[in-house]
Amino acid sequence: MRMSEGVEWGLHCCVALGWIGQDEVVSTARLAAKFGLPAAYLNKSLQALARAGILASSAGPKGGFRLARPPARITLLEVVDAIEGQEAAFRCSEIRRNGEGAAPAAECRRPCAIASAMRDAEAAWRKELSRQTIAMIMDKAPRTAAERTVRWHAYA
Amino acid sequence: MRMSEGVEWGLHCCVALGWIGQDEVVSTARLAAKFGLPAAYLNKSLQALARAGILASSAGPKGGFRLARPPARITLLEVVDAIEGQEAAFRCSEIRRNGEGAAPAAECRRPCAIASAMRDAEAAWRKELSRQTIAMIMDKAPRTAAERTVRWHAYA
DNA sequence: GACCGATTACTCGGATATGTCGTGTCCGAGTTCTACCGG
DNA sequence: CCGGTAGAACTCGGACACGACATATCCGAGTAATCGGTC
Repeated sequence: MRMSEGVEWGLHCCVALGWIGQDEVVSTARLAAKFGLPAAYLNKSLQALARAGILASSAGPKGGFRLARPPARITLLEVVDAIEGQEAAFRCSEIRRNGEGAAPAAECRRPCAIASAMRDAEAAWRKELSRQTIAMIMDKAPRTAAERTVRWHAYA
Repeated sequence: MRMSEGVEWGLHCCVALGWIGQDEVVSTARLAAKFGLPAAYLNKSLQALARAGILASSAGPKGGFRLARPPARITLLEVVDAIEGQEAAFRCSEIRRNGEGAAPAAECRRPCAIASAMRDAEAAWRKELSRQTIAMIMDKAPRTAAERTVRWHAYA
């Protein structure tokens, strides 16, 4: 079970955009340069965030991305779902209905106990992610990191 | 983020082995037939469970797998870790240290706030998984399923 | 000097190759059961 | 009839192909700033 690297990139970009300010616009190329990432691929993740309504995009010269909402209103769960997709990590393929030991249909009215347990665990994970917002990350990070990011943007 | 299908297979096999009894031995081929799975590949997952000390394997005719411990002492987390591997889904690649906006080493003494948040979420997931045991799943499942499994094993 | 228009350069956005890991399959080492042979 | 032994069949275990998804890249459509020309 491996999470896409784009999630880490997307989160760092959201935090940086939060520090820079919701009204300022930063291009993919510039964000990629800041973190030493491949620009064309980072663009893919930022697109996903834009589609999810987390980022707002503008084209043309002086175009780029900005936060579509205040950082306090963006949860980590939203970012993860936007990039990873919303489907659960554990997918019950209902093998209890297959093979020699196949369960009769009546027995399968109730969801599989295994699937329920796995779903509960993922729910706990998602709940924890939904408690944390981009704003909280901005607060927890060192003040120097925020200041450096703002300076870096000003020297564009 | 997608979990290996082997996790579902391994969990179902553990529950079935729990119902059948810790002293009874069932071969990979038979378990595969019960769930309609490819035997050779299922064997791979069962091997992983054996390496982790969850299952005990025996070779030769009348050989196969059995639970190495009472079902109440096997958590879902152990099964998931045995098959999926223990490394976290989110892996921080420390991109804050790269590119134009690279953070100085002193600033990186503390772990990345993003990585911490993601780690906390995964911890909640793992904690929830460690609360559930194979025995609990056995209890939650329909009694008819347990009985059918026992009968199926007896008619070997 | 101010306004308008064409041009240009830069942006996002999606369609296109490549690498890695999960999926699936195969064959070999080891062990136990069985059948046969000898006592 | 009983014990020992050789054989055979069945098991796990790990090494070997295939396919799907994440990774990485490229090019095109669109837009806004800019430069030049005209009023």
